[in-house]
Amino acid sequence: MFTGEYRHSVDAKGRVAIPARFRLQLEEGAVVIRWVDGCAALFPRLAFEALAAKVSVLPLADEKARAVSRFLASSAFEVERDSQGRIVLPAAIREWAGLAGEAVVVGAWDHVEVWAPDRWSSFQKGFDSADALASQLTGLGL
Amino acid sequence: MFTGEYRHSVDAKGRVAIPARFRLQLEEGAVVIRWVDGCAALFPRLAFEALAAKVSVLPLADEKARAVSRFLASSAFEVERDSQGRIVLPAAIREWAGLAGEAVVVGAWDHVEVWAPDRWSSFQKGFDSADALASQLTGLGL
DNA sequence: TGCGAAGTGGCGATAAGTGGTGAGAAGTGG
DNA sequence: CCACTTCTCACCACTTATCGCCACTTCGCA
Repeated sequence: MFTGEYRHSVDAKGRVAIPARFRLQLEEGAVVIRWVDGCAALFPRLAFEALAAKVSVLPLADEKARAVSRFLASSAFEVERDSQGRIVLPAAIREWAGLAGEAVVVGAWDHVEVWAPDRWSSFQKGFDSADALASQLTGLGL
Repeated sequence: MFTGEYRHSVDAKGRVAIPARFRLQLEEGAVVIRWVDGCAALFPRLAFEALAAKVSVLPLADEKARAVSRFLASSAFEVERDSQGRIVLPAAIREWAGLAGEAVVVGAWDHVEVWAPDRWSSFQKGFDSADALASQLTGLGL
């Protein structure tokens, strides 16, 4: 399970350090993919294959399904860690997520998300007042 | 499984480099074919034969089926890689997909798609707003 | 305050991608 | 049927990007 928030640099080659606490869970291989809300997601191999199994069987004749399937397939890149524990984010992913210079790496239960700092802080603004979290919780069965 | 997005040049002879990550899966031979939404598709031999098996048995009496069957058969060209890992896209395919100068090569799970850059970027426009991807996904039970 | 682990930056080796040229096969016209 | 032309394919050389490694810095902990 991935949790927590870390700030890391993104160098000119698109390399980002994976927090040490996450590495063990990504040992079997990992896949980065363009993800919702303009971030990048990093899935452990098995979790990604489960996602792919669902998406890759969508009917070819359905235009919307075809588009989603194509978008996700084109988004996914298998990545490997170098000896320093970093991965290289492909250019297409960096562009999608607006990543350059710095990145916020956050745990998201079954996967890891990588955010541009400005996008991450604007997401957090929705929770910055004292009672914001409480009001967001309503209606979620918690 | 084919995933990811790569930009490659198309030279005057119609040659396109196949991304190194795709080559192993195309070792048994490959077939290019005119494909949906104005792109070209590259299938590994086995996947193509599975497709051909489905299409070739469509009923001759059904006009629509006959048209699809004829179109696909006339679209398919067996291709081989040169020693640099490139394939030659037949002129008919290049014309269909509007390919010249540059091409975007994308993975699409069981096959590879080759797109003209302008068509590819207009396809991607459907996903560039913050919640576009999320809303597309929800309709698919994800 | 010293040690070790984690993170950052840079460099060199190697693979991937691009463009061009020449030999051979296929097609065309006399 | 032969000669010529054209196109295709295979090979070669060069450039560019990627990957793996090494060294330095910073942070946390004892």
